[in-house]
Amino acid sequence: MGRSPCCEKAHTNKGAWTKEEDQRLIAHIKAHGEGCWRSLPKAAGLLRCGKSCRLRWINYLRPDLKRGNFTDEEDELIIKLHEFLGNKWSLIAGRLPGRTDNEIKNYWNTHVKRKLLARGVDPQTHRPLNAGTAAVQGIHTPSSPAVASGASPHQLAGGSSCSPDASGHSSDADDSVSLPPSLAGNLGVGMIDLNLSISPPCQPPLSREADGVLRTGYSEREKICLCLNRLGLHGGEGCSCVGSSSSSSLHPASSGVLRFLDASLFRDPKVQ
DNA sequence: AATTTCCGCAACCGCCGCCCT
DNA sequence: GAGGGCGGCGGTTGCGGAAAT
Repeated sequence: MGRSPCCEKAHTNKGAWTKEEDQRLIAHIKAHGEGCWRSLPKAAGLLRCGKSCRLRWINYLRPDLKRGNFTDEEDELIIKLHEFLGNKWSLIAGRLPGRTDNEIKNYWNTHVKRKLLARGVDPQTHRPLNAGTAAVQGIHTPSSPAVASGASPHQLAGGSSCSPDASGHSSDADDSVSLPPSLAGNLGVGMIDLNLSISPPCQPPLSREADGVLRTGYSEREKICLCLNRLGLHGGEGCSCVGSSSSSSLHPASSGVLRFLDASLFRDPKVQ
């Protein structure tokens, strides 16, 4: 019954890797490249499961890995990406060069979760923990931009001044996009109205600055630029805010950010 | 100084989806 | 179209070191 094990467990080592095993694995991959993980252990003279070799290489031995602490920038990027992608660690890792899914997953569970809880934000839903108040009102202050404060995409869309009507629904059907069910499920919402167009179809908010003067427009941190650069993607495509917009590969039914989210965020980043 | 508890990280496990036959 | 093989992913576990008692 069931699937046969990926390798003969009786004859494989488990647990921490030794230096010698690492060297063998590195030498083999340098000579033959990645791939064929199932046959690699035998070819490399390792008493390890192929999966174990793959994991060791990807998470620890790869030469392009970035070691050391996560920067604040990476922190925020992870939070934003998690807000939209949920626990899709591999997708998130694809946007953070030199970081692995395992590393990000661990970092999330040990640091970011705590950080968000300290901010009063539910790390799973990205909604304020006392969701009955701030979430409904829609947090929108220069010192705590909606995304950073943990507002969900739903709040971003419906709670902002961008909503053309009181219900928060856009009258333009093209701007309303359903997330894939799995993603929507992760975010704890159903239909999400992500009216996050970059070219603003709406008035920027009126806000009082620290000096007490009322100004219109978005502060630097409030610009919810989900373009490639902010999300750690490469190529600069599909973002009007950088002047170059090549959206040929993007979903025709969506616009602005949503085009980008649809076409790029849910595409395997490793496939360029 | 010894012991216990906590924390972070590497590694494992099982499931899923893609691809090939 | 069905079934099997394989790679990849996400959740979980367990070990080792740090901090607390």
